[in-house]
Amino acid sequence: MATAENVTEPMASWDPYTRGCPSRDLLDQIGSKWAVLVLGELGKHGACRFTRLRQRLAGVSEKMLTQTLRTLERDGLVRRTVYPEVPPHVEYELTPLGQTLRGPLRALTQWSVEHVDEVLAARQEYDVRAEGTA
Amino acid sequence: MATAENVTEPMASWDPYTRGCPSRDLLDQIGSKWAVLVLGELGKHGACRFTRLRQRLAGVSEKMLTQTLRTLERDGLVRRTVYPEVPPHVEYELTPLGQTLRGPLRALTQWSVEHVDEVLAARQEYDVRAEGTA
DNA sequence: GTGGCTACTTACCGATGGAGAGTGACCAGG
DNA sequence: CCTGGTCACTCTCCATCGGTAAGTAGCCAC
Repeated sequence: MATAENVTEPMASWDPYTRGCPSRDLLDQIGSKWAVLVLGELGKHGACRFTRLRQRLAGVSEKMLTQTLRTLERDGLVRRTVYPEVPPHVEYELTPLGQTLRGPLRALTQWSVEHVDEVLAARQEYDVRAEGTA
Repeated sequence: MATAENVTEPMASWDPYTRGCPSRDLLDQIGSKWAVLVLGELGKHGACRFTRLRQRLAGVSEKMLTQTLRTLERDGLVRRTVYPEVPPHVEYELTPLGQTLRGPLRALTQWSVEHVDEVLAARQEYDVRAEGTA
């Protein structure tokens, strides 16, 4: 259940349905397109360098990958390790906290893969009906 | 460009790590801030009217709520029922397909609530270190 | 001394999201 | 008869966000 190591007693309960609640913010972050994919990739294959990650997430811009990784690092979900070499060498991997997100994220990713066909069908049907209405 | 309309052929397996894959798109949609909250709310409390939904999701703009609901309806996750009355009366509820998303989404929402404190702490630590570096 | 490697950073620009006012249909009150 | 209120939008304006592409830094091979 709850972690036994809370430094201080947290608020009775955070609620993402409340305006301005940090949990809503966090939910938004971890659910964002690139964050889901980065975390998924690091979860599946372990530590990874910047360029490799960029290749695996076909289509990310360098800017967004950097930005996503920074946010994830700041949130304590990803650890960034710099090896002072030339050319630069940086590795990213999940922290223990990041590991705890693997389950929920995998469930979401799997859902989207498994139900894509149904959704695509629903869209077609919707669009056909919309055309008829228009 | 390639036509995206003959998607009836179910690919061997969709992969969100592939550029332009519909599953990546879908993952993005269902993970978006307002979609998560709308689906969560409809999952918890059942059918709901527009205005009520707007109150529960403290902070949504009407525009975004409308847009989110339309997308969800088009994707076959939410059913929209209009009662031809005055003043207008519209109800939204999860479809069976939408119901299958409850689990994954609840897991994600719960994670964010349960780990907000750790993340907040990590952010503080990161910011302190960053200040020292700067 | 030019190019290449790696991991960024910066500048620019179109797309997206939020705030807030307007719309249409109808009815109750004055 | 005219105003105000209800509900579910819809439209407009502006700020922020995401994508594209070019630039940066340090060192090495050619």
